[in-house]
Amino acid sequence: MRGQITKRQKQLLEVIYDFIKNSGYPPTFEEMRGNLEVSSNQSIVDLLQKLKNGGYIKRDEGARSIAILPLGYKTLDRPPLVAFAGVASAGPSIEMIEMSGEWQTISADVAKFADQVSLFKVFGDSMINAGIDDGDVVLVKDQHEFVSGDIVLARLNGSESTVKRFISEDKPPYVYLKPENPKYSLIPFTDEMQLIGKIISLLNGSDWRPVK
Amino acid sequence: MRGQITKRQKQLLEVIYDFIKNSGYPPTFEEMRGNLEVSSNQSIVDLLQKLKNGGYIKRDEGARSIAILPLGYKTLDRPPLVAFAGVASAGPSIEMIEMSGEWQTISADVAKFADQVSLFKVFGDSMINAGIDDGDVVLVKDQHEFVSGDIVLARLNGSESTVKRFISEDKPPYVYLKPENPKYSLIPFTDEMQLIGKIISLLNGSDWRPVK
DNA sequence: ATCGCACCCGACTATATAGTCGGGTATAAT
DNA sequence: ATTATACCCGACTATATAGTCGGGTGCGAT
Repeated sequence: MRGQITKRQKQLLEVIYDFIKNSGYPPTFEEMRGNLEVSSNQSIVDLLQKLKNGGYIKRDEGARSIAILPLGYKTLDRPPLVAFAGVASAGPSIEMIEMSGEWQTISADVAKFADQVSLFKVFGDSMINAGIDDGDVVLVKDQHEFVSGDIVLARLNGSESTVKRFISEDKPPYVYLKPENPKYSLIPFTDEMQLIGKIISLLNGSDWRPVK
Repeated sequence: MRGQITKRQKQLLEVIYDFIKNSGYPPTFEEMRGNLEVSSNQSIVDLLQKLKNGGYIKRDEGARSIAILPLGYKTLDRPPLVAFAGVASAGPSIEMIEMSGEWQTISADVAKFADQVSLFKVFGDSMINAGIDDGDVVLVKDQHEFVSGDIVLARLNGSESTVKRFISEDKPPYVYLKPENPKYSLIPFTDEMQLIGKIISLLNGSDWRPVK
């Protein structure tokens, strides 16, 4: 049998996982102690050692250098992907290679996504000319940077959000959100507004398709 | 103008981003100093302060408590998604709400994916009965846990990988990979093999569809 | 000219943080 | 009965790490 893990070890693994998810960085011993309701560092040391031996986490020297490995059943270093795109085999088995030029052509704008993605359901008809209909579900990738023309999920204020095309240009109104339906008007970008992510794919009924 | 960021600040942001991506946890001052080729902590303190003010990162008390915020143009806390699924509006603008029962029905197996996803191209016909054809592109979600029946991207050894159905059952051979084509035979799971992720979606030509 | 700003230096300090030490308990297997 | 294993305690130590202090440089704006 593989993947032996006790209840307590699993609890700690979940605590670490949740902590990283919420805060963006790993917990300290103290925080782990608090969550597991133990008072001794030794408990954490023991459990971490087991998790490491089991291949669930990796640890380096220094404070908070815990990372959860991307597997549970059996662990490994990340496979040698190129920009998170690679080649896998559904035949008897073929070696992994770098992505080809052809591949990049197929879906250059989806090939590079990584990190966080989320699904959202869209209501309304303001993006109908971009192929996004009322009730469609979109795949949103959290991003750091946007370019003019991206279709984005934007937050208008604390409680409202919307899907629109993001435009940034040299003439007024410079930066704004543009509906893809002549019925609606532009929304100038204000300090209250925030871009959440880029829409990279679309689920209509049960069909997925890329979004331009 | 918004999103003011100097060259040096951007360099540091990239250093932090890369470090987290590679190691899974944030860098120390020392590591940042090394990457920026400066010798003084003050430089890092200054730059971090600017990045924080600009909304590019968040910082908490304690060692290595840096996290990159999921935006570049203007920053915000993560929107209040429920299990990374929510509701956005493409109409004039509607408030966000929790996901509905109907939504869960639509795509329960895709709704919960988060974290790392990658695209792979599949060669061969061993999964043809599961609807995965030669040349298809699959969306792979890195996972911690797998259940019997999942279609997975598995690594067979250091250089070979494959897409198969993962089976774990009470009778021999207990744990194995199962091709979805009678032409091919089962692959018993060995210590050398590792599960990388679960196939959650499929791009055939330009159509996306979920994978069962 | 001199002010502010972005950025940097080198030595120092405070403390957060991981880890050690020497134990203990409970349970299950041999 | 004895051993092994998982888990735990409380006090202690070593040091990694962030941050301070008191400066300095170069550059563009007023």
